[in-house]
Amino acid sequence: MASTTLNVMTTRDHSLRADARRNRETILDAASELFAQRGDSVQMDEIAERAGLGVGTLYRHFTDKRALRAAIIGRRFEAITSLARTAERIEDPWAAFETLLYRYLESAEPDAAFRFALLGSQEPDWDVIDAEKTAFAAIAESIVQRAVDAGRLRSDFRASDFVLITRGAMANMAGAGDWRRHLTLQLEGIRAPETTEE
Amino acid sequence: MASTTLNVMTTRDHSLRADARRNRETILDAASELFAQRGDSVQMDEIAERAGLGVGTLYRHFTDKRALRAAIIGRRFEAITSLARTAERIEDPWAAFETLLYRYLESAEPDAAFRFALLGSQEPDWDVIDAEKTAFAAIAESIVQRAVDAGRLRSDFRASDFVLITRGAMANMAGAGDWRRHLTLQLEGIRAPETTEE
DNA sequence: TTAGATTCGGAACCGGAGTTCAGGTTCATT
DNA sequence: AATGAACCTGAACTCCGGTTCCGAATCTAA
Repeated sequence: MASTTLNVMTTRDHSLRADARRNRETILDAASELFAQRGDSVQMDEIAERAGLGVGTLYRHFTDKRALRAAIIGRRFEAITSLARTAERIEDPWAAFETLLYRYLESAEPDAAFRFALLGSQEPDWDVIDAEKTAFAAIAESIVQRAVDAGRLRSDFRASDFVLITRGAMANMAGAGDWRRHLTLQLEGIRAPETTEE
Repeated sequence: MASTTLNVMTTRDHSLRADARRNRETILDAASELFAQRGDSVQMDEIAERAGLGVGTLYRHFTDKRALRAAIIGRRFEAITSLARTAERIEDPWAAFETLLYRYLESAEPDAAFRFALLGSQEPDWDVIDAEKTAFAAIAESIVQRAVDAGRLRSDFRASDFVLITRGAMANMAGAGDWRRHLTLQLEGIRAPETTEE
């Protein structure tokens, strides 16, 4: 029946009309910024306005508010995964670990939506995110393991502890909390004994 | 003009009709339980039902949903302050500190509303709470100071660090997070050097 | 250039949750 | 026991924000 175009509908592909593809990006950008600043409390209308589009258009590209948020958080996760890959390439095990930790937290700092998603106040579309999350977890796991094997992290340090530390720091990003200070304290409790260095 | 009763209206006083006073408590109890379980997402109707009263009655006793929540969180704060006073009486500085930490977190664990209030996702009526909060802070401050002076806490430990630790642990109370493990790790990073004990 | 499909716009719609209010009911005083 | 004030009830109201929907605008293929 379809004699002309017969392209597959990859979720975010190129089979969109030029303007549609452009608008999709615009929406994503606008939403990213707003969600980052104020978390889930932003309204669809605001996003539309900021993007210079009508609300209807948002719904043409994303079925839901949830879907939109999920798309954005997924995006952030991709960034974080790639960041983890970079950290993985650092030779020194401790440096790799510390870098991962800082880069991870630094990218979470300006993104309220992302933080809320991880701190679990709300439950986004985990399904959509779980994939990315798993990818990240694998890399983090390997970096952690390397630091443990090298005797830089206390031997009983598990990957799940990375989450504990991380969530702890993020909880101190709002308001007056000084998460860097907090992280410093935590690192002290995590390092392997023996080596007493600054 | 008023020949009969001329009693002052102390906020939560005894100038209420017997049933009213009773109902007020019922409401507070019902709300406490529900807010604790599900945070701010509980609805006024639910609270009313659980209390076996009409919604209107809730509004007779509390102007707002916020006011109701604030009253409850305030209550929890009172409990915590008294708990702190108890910890203060412990002679050993470190034991006092550790006890404060554990008792504090243990009482936060089952109370989602309280945790959310402290983690700042939402802003309750701080005014109402600030008072209690300050009282608690004073006591905590003294306990911390004592532990530092006794050389059990790292010398640069400030009272604000108590908040960091505390918020960190609370962030790991939801879902699968193991806050006790997290606290253990944190304590390791907080203890004064020297003493290398298990 | 034109047709037709795709996309956009944004007022209207809708459901949910907090809040009100016009009676009925209960308590406390005389 | 009676009276009036204090209190309670819950259906109805209001507001708010996500979602829908269809005519208008835009793009692309022929």
